[in-house]
Amino acid sequence: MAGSVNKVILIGNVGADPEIRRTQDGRPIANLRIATSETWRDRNSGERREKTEWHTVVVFNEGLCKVVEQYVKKGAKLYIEGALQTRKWQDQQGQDRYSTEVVLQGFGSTLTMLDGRGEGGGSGFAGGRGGNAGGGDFGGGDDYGAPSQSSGRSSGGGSGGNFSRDLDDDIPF
Amino acid sequence: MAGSVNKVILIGNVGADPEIRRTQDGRPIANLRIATSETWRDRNSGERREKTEWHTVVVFNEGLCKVVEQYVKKGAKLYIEGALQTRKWQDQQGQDRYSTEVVLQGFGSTLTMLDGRGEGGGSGFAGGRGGNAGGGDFGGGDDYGAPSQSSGRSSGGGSGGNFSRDLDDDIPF
Amino acid sequence: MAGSVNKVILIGNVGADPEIRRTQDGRPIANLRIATSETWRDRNSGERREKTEWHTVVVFNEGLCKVVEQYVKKGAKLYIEGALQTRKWQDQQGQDRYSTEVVLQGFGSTLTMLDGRGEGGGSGFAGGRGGNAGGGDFGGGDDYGAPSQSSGRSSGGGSGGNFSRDLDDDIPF
Amino acid sequence: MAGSVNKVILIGNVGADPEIRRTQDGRPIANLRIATSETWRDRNSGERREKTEWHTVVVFNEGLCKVVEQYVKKGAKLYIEGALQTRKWQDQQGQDRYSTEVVLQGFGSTLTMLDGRGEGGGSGFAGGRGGNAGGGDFGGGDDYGAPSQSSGRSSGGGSGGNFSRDLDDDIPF
DNA sequence: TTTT
DNA sequence: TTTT
Repeated sequence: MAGSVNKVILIGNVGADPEIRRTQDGRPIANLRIATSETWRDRNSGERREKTEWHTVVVFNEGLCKVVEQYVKKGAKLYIEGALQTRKWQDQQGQDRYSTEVVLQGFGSTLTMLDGRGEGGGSGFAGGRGGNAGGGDFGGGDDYGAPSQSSGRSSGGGSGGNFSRDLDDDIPF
Repeated sequence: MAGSVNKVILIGNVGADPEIRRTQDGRPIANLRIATSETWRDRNSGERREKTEWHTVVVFNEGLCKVVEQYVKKGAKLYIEGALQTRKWQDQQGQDRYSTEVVLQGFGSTLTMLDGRGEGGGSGFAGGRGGNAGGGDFGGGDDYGAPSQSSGRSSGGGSGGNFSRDLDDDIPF
Repeated sequence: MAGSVNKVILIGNVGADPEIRRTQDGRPIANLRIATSETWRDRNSGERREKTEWHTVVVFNEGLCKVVEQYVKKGAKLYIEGALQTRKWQDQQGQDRYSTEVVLQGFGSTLTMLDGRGEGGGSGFAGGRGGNAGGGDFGGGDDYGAPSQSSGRSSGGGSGGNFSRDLDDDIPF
Repeated sequence: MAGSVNKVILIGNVGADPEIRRTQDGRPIANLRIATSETWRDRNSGERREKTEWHTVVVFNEGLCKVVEQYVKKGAKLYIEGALQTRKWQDQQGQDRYSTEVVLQGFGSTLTMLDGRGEGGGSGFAGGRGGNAGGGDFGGGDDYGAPSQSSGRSSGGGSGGNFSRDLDDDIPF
């Protein structure tokens, strides 16, 4: 379809340390659970109420996965920009099931750390590193030829190569 | 949680005429299916490929539901701004199931029609109405005290009252 | 024009304590300077470089102005959602000048505090208040009939009334 | 600064055929004027009013410039995702002047055509092409080592190379 | 399961 | 200067 946009923007806290899996050919995939919440005042009781929403975020990009693996911990506050994707799978009874996830893969995907706590003890380092994830404005790309799973969400441009290189040679930034 | 953001931005086409249901107390709820798609060139074959993603959009706001009911038809191109929400339900076997939807309810939710073709043959009418939905920058609000279902996604501000009034007295704008 | 969108999303730090002015009829207007920055690696030298961009943010909404006045201090990290607006004015030579600002006024405008450090030394207070600004998902509205200056950026819906009330009676939340 | 975001999202119409300039070393730069507008109902008179905002959009990316040059005409409806940038310059009196523009350059910049009218006669071609600009989710990159002017808004990742290649060999898509 |  |  011409001219479509599929964008999710989240700012929230990571509910648990990320899980990193690997595909058969060795590419990493990171899974995050991120909580957003909103508060409002009940019109009847006048009480303040809160509702938390949990989001599953899947990072297919290799460079970003490294960032997640090394710096994102339970409790971290993140800015996430990705796309909505619904995946179909079969449960044990063979029934179709669907899961909707926020996917960071193609062009325009971003992950930025918003708190400067990091793993190093408030050195400002974690903040600096967030600066790299965000300031580097990382763009995920699919550099492989035969995408599996949801990797169809590719994009013509964007490589992330530089970012990966950065990660290799100058972490921690 | 302090300082969280939960925002979905979609531009896509409506896959079927919207369904409008009503709650027991008479408030309307509109359901839309919106398709976004992306194209890319396969790195191996060099072929252009396309993948379509379908999104379920639920409109809880009364004013916006009227807009949807009257003007949104199959094929319409929409700009949608809402929030991600995952709803839990039980299937016939009593198993927990989850559905993730883009909800237009609280503050910041928007629906704008992007094509001026409408259903009436380029009358400018559909476009004009899009102008109102967009230009009016409609904000959904929950004006009831005992929200049911997912209406917990309320917000302190936003009324939409003006918009509703507009709809009542001067459609088609 | 039908179906237009004018949206600015910023996450950055406040460069100085906000200025609060008042219109002749007493409504507050807050001015903020917000810095965003990005870093990248120079392709030639391999050096890491950084560029900071400064944004002028103008808050016309009364409730949000109170939030700014009371809680936003130099150094605060904010999430801002507003609209671009270019204002024309005359300099001392009578020449036309233009200033482009990020305006928080109408529907969809948001200001959320992203750091929980606040002005009091990790009291959690600033964070809590951010939770209200964000969680309450405040929507600015123009409740006056004869808008001056850039107040043309009104909107049919959105009142902010509740938010103001909240501010009045239960600060600090 | 760590963890900042600078994002502008516009949907509007192009006010005039784009201007394409070239830098000394031959890279193209496209300038667009885009109008957004909003309508609202005056609270006193009850009249419907409209205000149009004009935005200057500067495209530094070579691939996107080609898209603009070939397909974007006066009146086209575009989706734009870029960053705010304020440029300093001297007027004829030597006074400092500032211009704020929406820049499409680095990672995350996008331009998508939202109408299928194009220059080819409503063949669906323009729509198809929008699909490529959008679906290809073009990401601008700075492939040169010594950025001049505002090219400091670079980014580590993103090349746009594929997109350019696509443009070269298979326009009109 | 986060955060405030 | 666009668009409705």
